[in-house]
Amino acid sequence: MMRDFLKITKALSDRTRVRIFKMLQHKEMCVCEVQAILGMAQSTVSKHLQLLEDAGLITGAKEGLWVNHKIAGDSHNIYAEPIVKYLTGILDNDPQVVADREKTYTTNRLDICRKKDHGS
Amino acid sequence: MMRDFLKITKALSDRTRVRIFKMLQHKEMCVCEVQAILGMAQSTVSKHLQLLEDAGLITGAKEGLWVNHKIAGDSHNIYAEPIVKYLTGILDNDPQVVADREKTYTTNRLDICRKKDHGS
DNA sequence: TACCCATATCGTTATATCACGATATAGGTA
DNA sequence: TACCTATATCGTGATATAACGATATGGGTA
Repeated sequence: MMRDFLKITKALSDRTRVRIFKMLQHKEMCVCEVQAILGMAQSTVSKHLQLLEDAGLITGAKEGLWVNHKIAGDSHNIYAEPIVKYLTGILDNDPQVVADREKTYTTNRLDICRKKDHGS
Repeated sequence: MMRDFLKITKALSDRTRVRIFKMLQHKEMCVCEVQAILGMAQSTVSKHLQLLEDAGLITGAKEGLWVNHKIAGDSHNIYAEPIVKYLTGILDNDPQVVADREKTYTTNRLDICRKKDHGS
């Protein structure tokens, strides 16, 4: 009951996770794509994605080595659906969200993940 | 934008504040009434109420020495209304929420606040 | 005026959360 | 088989949050 509801509000009480959610609205993405857009460590991004998934807001599906994350259509959390729907209609003009969205359009996992030298 | 949205999700990401919100759904209450039901320190309750108010989820109106807190009807936060509406229809069967609600019906501020010896 | 009481604020401590690098895992590929 | 790569988990340090008691504020009342 309360526990499930709190999972959702906690998941959405962090700026980074809201950014991720809004990104996934426009495109399914693997961890390394999200990582590239956020500019954060892989472990950080992975953890955020798991938290969102645990809250029932997104789902991850394996595709080879990748895990494609997307907005949950049919959530295990009964409180998720209305909130997901609400979130899908707001924040689209937030500067950060806009900037992230632009990047999702030009980000290709093949250009980002399949390179040996991510850094440097 | 994002800031206002996060204020709401952060406000609702704490169990105690959700309990307070659900209580105020059934009755306007002053700080000491909420305090009596939660069994927490007055400063703690006051802070929670301020956080909820700052997020635009509730409002406080002075009435003599008391401040009556209630669910915000017309919020300064554009993201509040749909969430307030959603919250009004859920969690009514949560054990904790039920227990709190029962107490709100039998709690009278005159019995609680106007006594010199709250404690002991 | 002086006092009282409900509430707000301050300062502190314990706990939770976020970010990182390092390492483990597990599936694809040569 | 051995290796590579995307993701998950672990351990740690820095910051944020929740709770408390003590104190300040400010409106009512005698």
